[in-house]
Amino acid sequence: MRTDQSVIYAFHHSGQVLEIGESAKVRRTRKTPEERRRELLAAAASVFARRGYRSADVQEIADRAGVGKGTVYRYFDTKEALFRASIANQLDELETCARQARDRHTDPLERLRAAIRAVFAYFDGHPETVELFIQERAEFLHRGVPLYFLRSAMRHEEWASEFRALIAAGRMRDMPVDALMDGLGDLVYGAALSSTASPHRPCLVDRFDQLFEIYLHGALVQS
Amino acid sequence: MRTDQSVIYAFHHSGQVLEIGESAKVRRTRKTPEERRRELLAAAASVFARRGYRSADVQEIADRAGVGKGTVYRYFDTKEALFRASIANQLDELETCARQARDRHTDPLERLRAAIRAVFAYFDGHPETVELFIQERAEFLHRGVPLYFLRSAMRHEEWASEFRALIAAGRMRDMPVDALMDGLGDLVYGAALSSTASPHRPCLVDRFDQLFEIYLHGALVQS
Amino acid sequence: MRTDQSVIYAFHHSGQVLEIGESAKVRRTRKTPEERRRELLAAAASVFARRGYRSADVQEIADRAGVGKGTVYRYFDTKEALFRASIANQLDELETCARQARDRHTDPLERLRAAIRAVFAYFDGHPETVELFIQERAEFLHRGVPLYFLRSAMRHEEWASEFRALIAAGRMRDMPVDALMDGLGDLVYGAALSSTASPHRPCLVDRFDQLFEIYLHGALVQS
Amino acid sequence: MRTDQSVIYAFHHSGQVLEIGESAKVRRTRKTPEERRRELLAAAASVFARRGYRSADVQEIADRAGVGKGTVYRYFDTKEALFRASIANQLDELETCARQARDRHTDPLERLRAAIRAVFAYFDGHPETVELFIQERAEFLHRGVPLYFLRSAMRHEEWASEFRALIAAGRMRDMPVDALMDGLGDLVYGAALSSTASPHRPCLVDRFDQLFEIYLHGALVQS
DNA sequence: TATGAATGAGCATTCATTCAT
DNA sequence: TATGAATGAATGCTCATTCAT
Repeated sequence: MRTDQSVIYAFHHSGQVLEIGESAKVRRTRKTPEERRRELLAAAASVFARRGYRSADVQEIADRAGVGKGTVYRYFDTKEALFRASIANQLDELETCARQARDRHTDPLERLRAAIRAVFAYFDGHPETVELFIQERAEFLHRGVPLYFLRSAMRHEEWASEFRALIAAGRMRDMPVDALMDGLGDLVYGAALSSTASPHRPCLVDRFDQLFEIYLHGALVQS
Repeated sequence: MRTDQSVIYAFHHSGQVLEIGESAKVRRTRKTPEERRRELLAAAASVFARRGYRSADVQEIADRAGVGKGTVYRYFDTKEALFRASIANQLDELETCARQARDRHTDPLERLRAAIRAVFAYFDGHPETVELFIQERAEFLHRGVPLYFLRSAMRHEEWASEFRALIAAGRMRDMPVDALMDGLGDLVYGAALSSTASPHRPCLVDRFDQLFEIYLHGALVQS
Repeated sequence: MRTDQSVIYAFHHSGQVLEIGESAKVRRTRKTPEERRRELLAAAASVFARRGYRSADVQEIADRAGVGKGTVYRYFDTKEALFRASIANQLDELETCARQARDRHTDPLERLRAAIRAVFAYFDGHPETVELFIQERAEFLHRGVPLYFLRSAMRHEEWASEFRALIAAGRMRDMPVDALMDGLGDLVYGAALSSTASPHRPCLVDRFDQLFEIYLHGALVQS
Repeated sequence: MRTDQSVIYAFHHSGQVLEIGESAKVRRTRKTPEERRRELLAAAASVFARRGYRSADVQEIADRAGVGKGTVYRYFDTKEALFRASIANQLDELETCARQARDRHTDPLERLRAAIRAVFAYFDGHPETVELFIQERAEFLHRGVPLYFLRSAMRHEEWASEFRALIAAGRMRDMPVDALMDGLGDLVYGAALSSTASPHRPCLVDRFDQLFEIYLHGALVQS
């Protein structure tokens, strides 16, 4: 019987000004599909991150996006599709962010450092993104490779060439590129997932220098 | 009225031989609480890992353990309690395993290497354990620090002394112990969680040498 | 999969005519909230009265109201809320009925007589109302004063003035008003509850004259 | 997993003294079946009254009686049979109590007054008896006439003769005996059931004189 | 197109009853 | 005989999805 909540959300949604005396109902809004889609994805990311995929209520997402429940299903076939689109959206942003940071540099090692640092900063600024990755990993393993890993694979060549350049320049050790990349990938993934798990851990960027330092030079004293 | 499945499980439970034409109802069995508990935890771990915490049906756990659903609730107050007990059980095993491997060595670095290697081997042999950790991370964050991280914190001192010994011996770099430990922890956690995510990745022990090598000596050519 | 019953209820819902061979699935109907609410309360009263509060299955109420189970929960938060709303609804009707009968008279004694008679008649015509009162008394005592008695207390002043008028007129004995009212209340309550308990007892209105006569003039010969 | 409670109840049950060092387990007791039966009925009455028939847990009854659950079923076939036996037991006591009070008098009116007064006093002293009657009325109507009413009918002749004597003596009005008896019966039943419903009502014996006075002489001023 | 009322499969938990010990 | 571990039918409630308006 949730009929009364529309009032509460009326101002949440879209900052519409209601005329005096007008019933407290959101004016039928006409927005471009793209705009709607973006709002839905944002609402979904927030709710999925906060509640977890299973507990997230599509109704809450609809409320938060300021649309009816039916509209959600007009844009996304299922809750799962909405979730995946959310993830994909976050991954787009994350990749863009990393690439922009990288491309501000020319030195291969600085390119790598800048990219990883940007990823850490992104995670710090968007903790819900991390939650989304965990949720995907937890819920959708049996339905195929999670997008996080799929995208990782798609980026492989793009980054592998960076590593190869470093090896060719004699700066990085001559190990299999995959080993070097996966090692860094695991470190980043592990750091991200554990960052939000313990409440007292410092933010990721603050740990970045030490982590990257270990990755580059190791934990042991150089012999 | 789930009577049809009893045939399937008739041999699961207790090796009782049913005569032909006899009603396929499995005889009620009595076991020691410890045995029952162990069987329930094993069944729970398997089902939780396969379906995920939310999708796991207590009935399926009961079936798999060869007991009625009520018996599950006789041993564990709620589904959540059963899940947590499963996790705790796996963590016990994992820690025992790591300690045993460690204590076969005296050299601090070998102790560390052996422990991490044992953890990797354990994860390879018990992929459902990894799933359980992810499920816990995904579902129970809002209800307090997951047991995986809680236990990590409890083990902290035990392992910190190992790291301190390595630093004191001039073998490990003089960085904050937490940085060294967390770096390794993140690497292990990340490797474990991603190991079951991509189907084509080699098993963890096969990657161990390279990963640990990177952790110890870094990715860069020593300058 | 309760599909078999839909045939039975197909005509209940909305008079839709199903073609021969057509799937017996009843079309989804939309009604005004008031109408739905009324239908649900009627169905609930009937089922609660027949089965008792605890044994009543919300599914059966939904079936009888020609809606899905979820719709029941759309209108009432819990089974208990539905039950209480049922009771309140019946009490509303009962009170209206008694007041209307009372207000057709001016003489205070006739007003009282007419009201009680109307209550008896209502109970005869709505035996499920009596059951509801008993169920409430039996199940909800520990959760506060049952609505039946709460409403009784709320009506107190309204009726106390009638009794005071009778005493002031020298017609009713100068006893504490509460004693007179509670005596009548107990008689009515006892008569109602026992009326449906023994199958061979005459209906309440048929007993009314004698009961009210005893209440007014007593069982003894006047001295 | 209620294994630990036996300690708590060990002293409840039977005041057994546990030897020092002896495991805190109730010594296997050997009691006469009659004794057991009585204890079970007492425990049942208490629990049924407190929780209501449906919510009452047979386990709690067993605990309170200091026996295993299985033993309850050794004495009574079903929960319902136990409940009925409880009721019957209470009715026996109540009837005995009323008869004893009655038989201390010879004057028919005093006999009646004493009996009803004794019933009121019994209800005041045994509020759980009243609850039991309500529970029976609420739960078992559809399975036949409740014992309360059945016993009432069985006592009919015994009391009808008292009323007839009063009429023959010209003291009671020449109305159908059933009307006089049922009127009193309804008054008593109604008073009993409502007595425990409103927390602020005085006890029944305190109301007895006024109620019986109304029954005998009516609410109106004698004309 | 947008809505939100309606739907019903799904699932955790309880507890009367049984039965192996 | 006495026990309490084991059982599984029963049921309130949720929420993704549909569809009448």
